[in-house]
Amino acid sequence: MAKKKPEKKDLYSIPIDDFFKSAFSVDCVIFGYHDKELKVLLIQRGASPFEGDWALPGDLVYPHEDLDSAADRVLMDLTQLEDISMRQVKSFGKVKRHPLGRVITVAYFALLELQEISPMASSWAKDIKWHSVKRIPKLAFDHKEILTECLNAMRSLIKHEPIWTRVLSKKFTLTELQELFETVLMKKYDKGNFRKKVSAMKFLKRLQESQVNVRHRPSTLYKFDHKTFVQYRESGNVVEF
Amino acid sequence: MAKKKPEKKDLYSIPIDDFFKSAFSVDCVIFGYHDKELKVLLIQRGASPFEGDWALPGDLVYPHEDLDSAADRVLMDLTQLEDISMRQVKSFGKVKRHPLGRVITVAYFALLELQEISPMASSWAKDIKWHSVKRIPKLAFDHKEILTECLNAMRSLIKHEPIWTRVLSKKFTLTELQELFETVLMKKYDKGNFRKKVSAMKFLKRLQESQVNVRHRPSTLYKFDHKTFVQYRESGNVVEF
DNA sequence: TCAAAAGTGTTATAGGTACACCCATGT
DNA sequence: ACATGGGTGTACCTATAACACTTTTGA
Repeated sequence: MAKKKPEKKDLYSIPIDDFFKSAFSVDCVIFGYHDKELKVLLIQRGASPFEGDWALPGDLVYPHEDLDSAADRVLMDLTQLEDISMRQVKSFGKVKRHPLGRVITVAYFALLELQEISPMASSWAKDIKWHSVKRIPKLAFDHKEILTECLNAMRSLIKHEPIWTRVLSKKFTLTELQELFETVLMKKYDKGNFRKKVSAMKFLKRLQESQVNVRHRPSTLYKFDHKTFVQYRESGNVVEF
Repeated sequence: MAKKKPEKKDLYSIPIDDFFKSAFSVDCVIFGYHDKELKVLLIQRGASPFEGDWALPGDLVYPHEDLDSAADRVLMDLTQLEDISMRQVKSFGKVKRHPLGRVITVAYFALLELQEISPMASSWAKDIKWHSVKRIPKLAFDHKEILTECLNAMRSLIKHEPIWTRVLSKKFTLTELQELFETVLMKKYDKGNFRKKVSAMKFLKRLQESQVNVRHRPSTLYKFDHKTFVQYRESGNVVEF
């Protein structure tokens, strides 16, 4: 409940005392997919508050750093991946969400191929681990809520935007693609219908190559063509998986 | 580009100097609909920076105020409407977006019936006016970008969420509903098909009343039933206009 | 009886769902 | 030859789009 508002002030006349305890941070929900499993990267806090608890990786935004850059930096520190942009989801700004002061946080997510994380990337954390989204431990702060919202946002977005291209190898089979969507969206697709729909997407290029050394009929490989994708949408097509 | 990051620090050990010039604000995109016109409420700034320019109404978030409450407060100050929640869209945090210091802003929108705004509600603004979304003047800060993003977000949301219920009278005709969607989404609906689709939405209750004193066949009135709407969706139905 | 907008019905097409069946490979 | 997953085809059903037509009111 806001109390009766004080006189309006311009930014430069606001008493600094009112804000000196406030800051903004980014929190990153880094999803990793591999072999029909969706995981999320969590750190175990090495310092107060919530020492020992699991939490989303995040950091304060530095004074001369863009908001989006801060999220990308956190991702970089953890994964060494330089060329990925995190997606902003929403901001969380309850007064009491951080016990040590006023911190508004902006939540971001990315979806990656699951891989080993170099442990030294986080000297400020006791531990860092992939956790299945089906078994999330108790989290520090309001990070459970943040994770839930980011998971929902990612699930909505993946149907329409190619945020999944990082997850599969450059060349992939349609079954791998189907399994990815089945895992992330927690639903089953009919094989024939999925293939029919996906074949109509011009930006999924069928290659001349096939799998080798599999003990069943080898599957044709496909790749995602970004240029065609852009054209496809500029022509007014909507993508929906 | 973030420079090489300094040693990680916990919140309480961060030098206050680094942050004393930073603050967070909310900016509100208040859409008003009336008679096939979509407008947005803008203020003319009465103080530096950008004095004289048009801008989105907004304010800094007070230290003991939730983020969402701040947006609702700004709306309240301008419109006297107490029972409306603004919808968060996204945050804007480029380093240079505010000339007087580091200010990260969180954008919100609401969609209302267009009405007269009491002018004294904004002593800090020279002027306050509804502007057609088709004729937006040059705006201060990055408010043009914020407005565009909020307009897109509102257009996406209105197809699936009943954010339009405030816009029409409690009792409305299907033609009024159709015109609202045609205006906001800038597209035409076929009358017959629109009515067929909308009649399948159980939460739109047909009343026994009709229009009176119209020089054509009087239209049946409908109302939106929130309780039925909730049930409708809990049963797994998706709403799409 | 006319204008204006409400309201209904008909048909064609596209897209989705369910399901059956054949194909190519390694063992 | 058979197990395993790849790959294709068909029949049905539902949602949408385009369009024509009838109805009810005030003037």
